[in-house]
Amino acid sequence: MADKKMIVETLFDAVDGQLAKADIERFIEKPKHTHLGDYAFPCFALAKIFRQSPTNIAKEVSEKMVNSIIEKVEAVGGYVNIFLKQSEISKTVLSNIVTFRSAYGQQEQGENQTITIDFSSPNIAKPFSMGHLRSTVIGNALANISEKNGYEVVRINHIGDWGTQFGKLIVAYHLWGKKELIEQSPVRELLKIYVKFHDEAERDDTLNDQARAAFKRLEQGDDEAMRLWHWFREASLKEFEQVYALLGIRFDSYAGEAFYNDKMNRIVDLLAEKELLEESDGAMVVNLENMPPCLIKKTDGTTLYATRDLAAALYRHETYKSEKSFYVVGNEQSLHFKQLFNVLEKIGYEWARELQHIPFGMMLKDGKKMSTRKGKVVLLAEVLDEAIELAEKNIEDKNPKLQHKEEIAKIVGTGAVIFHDLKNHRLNDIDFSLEEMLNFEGETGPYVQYTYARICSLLRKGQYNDQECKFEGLSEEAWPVIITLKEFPEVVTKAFELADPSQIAKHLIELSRAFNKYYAHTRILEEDATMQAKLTLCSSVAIVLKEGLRLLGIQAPEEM
RNA sequence: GCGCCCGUAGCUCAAUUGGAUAGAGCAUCUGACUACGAAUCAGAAGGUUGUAGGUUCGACUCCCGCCGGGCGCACCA
Repeated sequence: MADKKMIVETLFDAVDGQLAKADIERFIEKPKHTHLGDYAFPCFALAKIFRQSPTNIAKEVSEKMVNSIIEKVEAVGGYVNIFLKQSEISKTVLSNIVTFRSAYGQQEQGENQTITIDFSSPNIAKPFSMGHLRSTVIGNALANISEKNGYEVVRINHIGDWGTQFGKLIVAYHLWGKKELIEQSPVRELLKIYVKFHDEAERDDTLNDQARAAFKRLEQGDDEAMRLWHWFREASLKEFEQVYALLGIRFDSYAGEAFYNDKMNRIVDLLAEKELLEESDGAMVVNLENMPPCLIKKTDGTTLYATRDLAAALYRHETYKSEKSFYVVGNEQSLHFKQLFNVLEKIGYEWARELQHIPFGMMLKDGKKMSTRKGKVVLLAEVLDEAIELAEKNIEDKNPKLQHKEEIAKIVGTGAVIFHDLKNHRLNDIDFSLEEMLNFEGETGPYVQYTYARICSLLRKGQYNDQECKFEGLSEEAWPVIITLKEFPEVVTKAFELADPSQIAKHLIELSRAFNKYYAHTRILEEDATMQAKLTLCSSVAIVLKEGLRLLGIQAPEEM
């Protein structure tokens, strides 16, 4: 990054200050091909100012470019192509990584600021499906990335433990529930009766009325309803915990929807006081401009999702004093969040502008949405099990002498699943394909992990000691690796600004690819003058790969 | 019907936010373990960026019209 600043300065002088430094920085780009240099400056925008052809300008500018970190400058068709002094840059990049280690790329931008991230948020009594995986891993990655950018992060699991669905569940339990079966396998059994409820309700609409009535009893604190609610909740949470443990995810708060049950009156009163609350067909709503009204209370007086989210937003703002809030929730709820934020702004809360919905695409099955109600879901736990099993098989195949096989298989299997979810932009829909998810070759988590493991092996065999790092004498072939290492801090910033973990994932692929290429062409363990420098390079790559994977919520095994 | 999102190689996706010859992986074909881990590397093949126009030095990217797909549109979350 410091080198870019220097380039900006030299360019600024070279164009006689005719262009603001900020603009120069904006124009500078990374050439598409390595033979075109490390930085490029397009001169087209200058053509009007200097009343000359871009080609001429490029030529003149390039002749004036002198800087201690610049090796050479070439003018090619309107571009000023800048080649950095590889030895200088290598030295600064590698020594940076070696001194800061996992803190390499740490940003200060968010210091002394708190950000709450609402993610995962599964529904009680529904299975933890592949759909929930997306919110869980994206949210977790964003939490890590936010911390890397200096923010204090509060991880909130806004459990779906309230609402009419519980009414349905209570009714379904009374009709078909078997205590012993639920105790044995709560989520599966509750799902079964939940699906059955929807089947039956299609024929018999009175079931829905009963469900609403049951939820009303629950909301009023009816003993029996509360007991069932408590039971279902605890049993489900216990199962979810297993998945979180496997994924290595923790939360600071499990305050779900029910938690806000006694905090909603305040917001409803406030809305009434501000005269925002209006009656419509027996329900209470807040009317909004350019979008449908936000429903606050149903005709029977019970609350909705939005009511609880309003209460939650207020509570979080007061409890955590957060500067920003992310809601990692599916694309299909965009309207809900637009309404939510709008209502808060109408109340007059300026902080509502710092609330941000982070939407993501759906997990599809055969091009269609998966539906819990129809029982068409793929269970996350099952997919993870299969991934781990496959990893185990691979280990047995390729590295049978490995110690702690089960442990490593878990790391590799879950790594594959998590990476597969994060490597593409979050807004893309994912058509569920077990085959693709369990692929361990190419642009995958295991590919990155493998690269890491192989480096660890080199460092062991070379008896690398990080007290003796050297930075000189690396060949030209190491350059693409160095450049990629150099970019990591910028990628960390970008990933946060775009709230896009795939930036990290893509960068790790790029780094792995660059290193594997280097590895295939350069003999590293050769007792010569450059071996320590080569091992320092290896170690630096390992540090960045491990840290990058950590940001994504994936572990890096030293052997696999 | 209205609103939001998407359309790039057979498949899954990139493309420095308007820049150079549109790049990767999977699948297919070919080559490389008597060198540090072949979950790897090297190579071949694969494209009128859905389509008609517009904006400008320059468009996969921005604007408009179609075509195709997805999601949402009050008592679910």
